[in-house]
Amino acid sequence: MAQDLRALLGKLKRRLRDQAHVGDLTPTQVSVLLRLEKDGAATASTLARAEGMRPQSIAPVIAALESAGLVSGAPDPADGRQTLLSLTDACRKWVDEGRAARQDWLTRMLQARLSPQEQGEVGRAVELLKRLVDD
Amino acid sequence: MAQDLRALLGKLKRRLRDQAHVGDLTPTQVSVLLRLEKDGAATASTLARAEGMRPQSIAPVIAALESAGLVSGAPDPADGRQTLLSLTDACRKWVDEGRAARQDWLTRMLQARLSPQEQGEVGRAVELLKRLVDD
DNA sequence: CTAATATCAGGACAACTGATATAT
DNA sequence: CATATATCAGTTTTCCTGATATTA
Repeated sequence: MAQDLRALLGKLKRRLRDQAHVGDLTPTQVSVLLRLEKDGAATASTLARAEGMRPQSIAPVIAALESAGLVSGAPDPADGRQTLLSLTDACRKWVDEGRAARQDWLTRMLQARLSPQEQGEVGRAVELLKRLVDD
Repeated sequence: MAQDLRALLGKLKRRLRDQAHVGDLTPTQVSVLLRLEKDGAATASTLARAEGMRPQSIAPVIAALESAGLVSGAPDPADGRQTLLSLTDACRKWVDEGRAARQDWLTRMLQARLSPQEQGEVGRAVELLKRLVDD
């Protein structure tokens, strides 16, 4: 089963890249947005640690989200080294209106090809697997 | 939920790369092995189509599996352009003995961190998602 | 001749490691 | 001075596109 999951992983990743069109976000970008929404503002280094990445690796991710107008950074008044990142109002509005979801290939596929009950099963499995990667 | 799945995908991919040690296989390599085991011998082009990749992209994957002694290629007697790939006896033995599974980080994590019932749920979700990527 | 297979060469991307500047 | 943050530069991996030789 682990092998099936591995195989699925590779194919899913390729499909996501192939089907991606402008406006779609990479898995890492989505993960960062979800974390900012859940935990509030954070610095680049904090986000990198939470994602299991190096600070140097998350910089381009942040840059992409900033240029898309989804997050914005402001210097931390208490610590001049840090830049506090937070979701923009435009991003919250974008998510609330569901436009983010409608533009997403994966979301469309999940809704079109799986019954609501099956979607629930996948959702539970995602929660279980999150426990593994979050250590 | 699609966003959660996307986020999980990125993190799982990073974890797999970080935890990989010699002997572990990449997701694509595993996928190719599974397909050869299920459908029997095939050519590189056939495998590439099945995986949703270009023939040029699968060549290094095959080369890695060949140098690991897991698959072997023989010229197709009926069509001089093709090379028929099949699992080696060593590979079948390796899988049968469970050594493949024991060396795999993901397998160990699934067994250690999820109950048998939870493993079943994940397995079912994998089957559902396979329908999406296989089109 | 056209189509399919394989392969060579170069490129894009997302992560990595190492080194450096700056602020605490 | 020691630590933490951010960033610059170069490397690796895995896939891609384009072009070419060979065989059916």
